[in-house]
Parts: sequence; C-alpha cells; structure tokens
Amino acid sequence: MDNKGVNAVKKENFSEWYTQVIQKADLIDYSEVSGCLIFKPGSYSIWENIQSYLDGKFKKDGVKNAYFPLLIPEHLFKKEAEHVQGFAPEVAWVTHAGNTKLNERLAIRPTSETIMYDSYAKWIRSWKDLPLRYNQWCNVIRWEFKHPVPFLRTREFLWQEGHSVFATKKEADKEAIRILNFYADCYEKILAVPVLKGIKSKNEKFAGADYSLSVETLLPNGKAIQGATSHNLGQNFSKAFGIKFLDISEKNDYGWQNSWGFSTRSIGIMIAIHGDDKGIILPPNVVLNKVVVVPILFTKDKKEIVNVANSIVKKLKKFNPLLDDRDDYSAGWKFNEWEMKGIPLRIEIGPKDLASKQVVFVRRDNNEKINVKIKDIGKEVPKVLNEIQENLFLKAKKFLEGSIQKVQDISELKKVVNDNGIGKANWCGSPSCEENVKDKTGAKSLNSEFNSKAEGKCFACNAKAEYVTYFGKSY
RNA sequence: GGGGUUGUGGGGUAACUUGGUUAGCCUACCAGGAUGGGGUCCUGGUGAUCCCGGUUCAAAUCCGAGCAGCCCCA
Repeated sequence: MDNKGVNAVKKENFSEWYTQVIQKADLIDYSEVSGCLIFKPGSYSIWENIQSYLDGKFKKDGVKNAYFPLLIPEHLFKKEAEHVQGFAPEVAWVTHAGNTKLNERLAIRPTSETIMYDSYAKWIRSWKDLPLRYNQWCNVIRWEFKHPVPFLRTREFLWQEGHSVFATKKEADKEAIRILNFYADCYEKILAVPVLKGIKSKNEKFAGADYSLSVETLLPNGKAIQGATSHNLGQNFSKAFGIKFLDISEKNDYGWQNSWGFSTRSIGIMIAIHGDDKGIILPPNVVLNKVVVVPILFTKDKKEIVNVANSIVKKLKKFNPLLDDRDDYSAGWKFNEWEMKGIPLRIEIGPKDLASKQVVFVRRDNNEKINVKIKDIGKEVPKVLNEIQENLFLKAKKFLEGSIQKVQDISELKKVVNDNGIGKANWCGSPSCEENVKDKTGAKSLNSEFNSKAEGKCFACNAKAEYVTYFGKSY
C-alpha cells in the first residue's frame, strides 16, 4: 500500500475515497476469502471501545454475558419457518469432518436465535426463571453475494447479540425500545453519528419478528444505512422452540422474546461520515489514543524538546497519548500520517514554542491551530476534545437533517432520492405499496417515527396513511 | 442470469496493438550520510509478469480453459 496521502476526493468518488482511507489509516487488510477482512489493531481498538460502552450499558440494565456455539445443527436452524426462509440463502454450512461426511449439516451461525432458544427451552420452567436476558459478543457469517464493502457489508462480522425472554409482552416491548436507545446513544455520544430511530416496515423487519426497531442514518454518497436493530419476536420463537413457563397464576404460557444486535458495521458508518480528504477522523470518545504529541526535532535543543514532550505525555496519561519522537521522519511527514489516521488532537512542541513556554494544539476536525501555555495543557486538552466530539456530531447532524425532505407523492420521492437525500412521507405501511415505491423510485422504507401522527392519505397509494416514514436508497 | 473489461514487486503503473531490451518508472521497504515548524535530499540495495495448457527458435505480449477483481444490463 502506498503510504502517501489519500488522493481520492470524498465528494467526487466516495467509494474510491472510502477504500483508500480505511487502508491508509491502517484499519484493515483483505484476506484470501472475499468478504472476510482483517481487523488490524487500529480498528479492533475502536471496536473494543464500542464494546466497553455498550457492555457497560447492558450490564447496568441487568443483562448477563454468555457464549453459545458457532455451529447450529440443521434441524434446530429450521424450527422457525419465517426465520429460516429469511436467512437460508446466505447460510454457510459445515458438511465434512476431514473426509467424512457429517450425518447432519451444521450451519455456521448467521445469528443465534435458534441455538440459544433450544437451550432457553430447557432452562425456563417457572415465571421465577424470568426474565432471562443473555448477550454474547461474537462473530457471525452471512454469505452475501453483493460485492463486499469493508465494515459496511462483509461476510463475516463481529457483533453483540442480546436475547431476552420475558413473562409479559409489556416487558418485552419496553426492553426493545430501551435497547434501541442504548444503540442510538452509542452512535450519537460515542461515534458522533446522528441517527433516525423508528420501526421497520413489514417488508423490512427481521425474519421471524413481530416488529423490528432500528436506528438509521445517511452516508455521504446518498445511501441510507441501518445502524442497529432491536427486534420484538413476540411468541414466534418461543412457540417453535417450546419456551414455556408456569406463570404466577398457575397457567402455562409461552415466553415473550426480544433479540437485538449492534455490529462492526458501525465503524464503517462512522468513518464514512466524519472522514475528509486527508484521511479518517476519529471522534475522541471512540479512540483509545486521543492525542499525539509531536516534538519538532532539530539537531540543537533536541534533548530538551524530547524531555518536555515526555513530560506532556506523562501529564496526559488518561488520554493515552502517543509520542511520535521518531528521528527519521520529518515533522511534516508525521503531521500527515497522524491526520490520515484520524487522531483527534495533535500537540506540537518545537524550539520556538519552548522559548515562549507554550505548545501548539492542532484540531483534526477543523485544522484549527491553538497556542496553549504549557502549564494549561492539563485543563485545555479535555476541553478541546469535548469541542471536537461535539463539532463532529453537529456537523453530521446538519448533514443528515439537511438531506431529509418531506415528499407528497412518488415523483417527489424519486427526485429527493436521486438527489442523494431521504424522503419523509405519510405512508400506509402496506407491503405491496412498498414494493411499488421501490419499483418506481429505487427507494426502500428505512423506518417510521415512533411519535409522529400520520395525516391524510398515503403518499404513494390512496389508502389511509398510518405512519410517518423515511425512504431512501439503501446499502 | 447476460454482456463488457482488467489481472506485472507490498501499493500505483510502463512495455502488449506489431512476440525478441538486463521487464522501465513512481512509491514502499533495507543500509549509510546530510537534513529537520506541513509528505526533505543524496548514494547504494531488496522485491514482480494470476493459475493451467497451447502456438513458436522465442510469450508479460498471441490462442484456449480456469480463477479473481471491476463496470454495465436484467
């Protein structure tokens, strides 16, 4: 890989730009298997930060972590009819051990409902066993046939999947929205990516769910993308898998279930939204090394500059600063490299600074240079990092909100979508109407707002409008 | 599903039309030296024709099949 700068322009050729920045920022590498990529430390550490945020939220909410096997026997996988139909085309199967053919094929999990619920059925007997709420951090494989895009569409990806069983529908409904809010917070507060929260249409919901909630956002190329989902499974799986319990009034009932997931796709979304022509931009809240200290080394004063740089690094320990004291690269080289890699804040210290007891802060988000007295560094760094986090979010929010337009009919939607925007419409919600909209505009429904009341008739057919729905071209 | 197009060191490319050079260049990497506030310079070095088969005295180049990527259409 050419180690020099990004030479694609984000606005002009998004795909080329995206491919370049993720490689030049040293986030991933390709493997021999199409769609299966290598998370290098740069991207894996981002994932670890996302994990630690969400994991904390889940545990505080009472969810416990567990781990279920990778391989799912075919008979289990097939138990819930709609589910198997939805996933079958992209399931990879293990058929042999060495040269011996297995008696039963084993699915490599595309998601773990089926294998987990087989066990849940054994573990749940009484209302006292509920709620049962387990989460696992793992990898899954979905054998996509569209061409892979790193992070955004890969055959293997990392995620967490939470699977809950409740005694009542009400509790399940409440959890579904509570989890969705965790996901929205993770996007907005950690990744600085604004999202649209809502409910998926019948066509777009998870295979086997009663309904699916999602967060959605828009990429700079005009493609909408689903950020994470929280599904209410009703009693569909509990009936298929026999998850039954005796309730407090001594009646038998099936459990009410949810499943919810957040994947490494989020990393791609964040990069696509914040990056610029110099490289990626990492929001301070998601990156381990929030600061890089670059001493400007001349032959004279070298020792003293390095000493001061070291003392700054020591003082900023809680921001995990990097110290770039490599002697065989020029200062300009280093500036470009750290910008490519998206470190939010660079602190430069050279002889001129030393003379005036100051350093230079350079913000990655807007390139602003700020002189800061050495004694003030400790209190200025968190302040500037907060500003960067906020600025990235507001910029992205402005873009998202500016891309959404109300549409009154199909031709207006077509125009908005061709213009790389998202259309917002009063909609009836029927699957056949959605098919028709997709045929005529290329747009699918993203989700429908929770609290908006639809007015009048459906924008696309003459039925009564039931939802206020976002439509867009999607990934 | 149909059509087009491309595979050359780690990355980007030239040579292919008209078969014959020591497979050229940029970058990266390694060694040494000089530099040093926005991708610094000099010297030397490492490293490549996707796989299989065919044509030919001779194949990166032509032909066939395969594999892989990209684009367009359904």
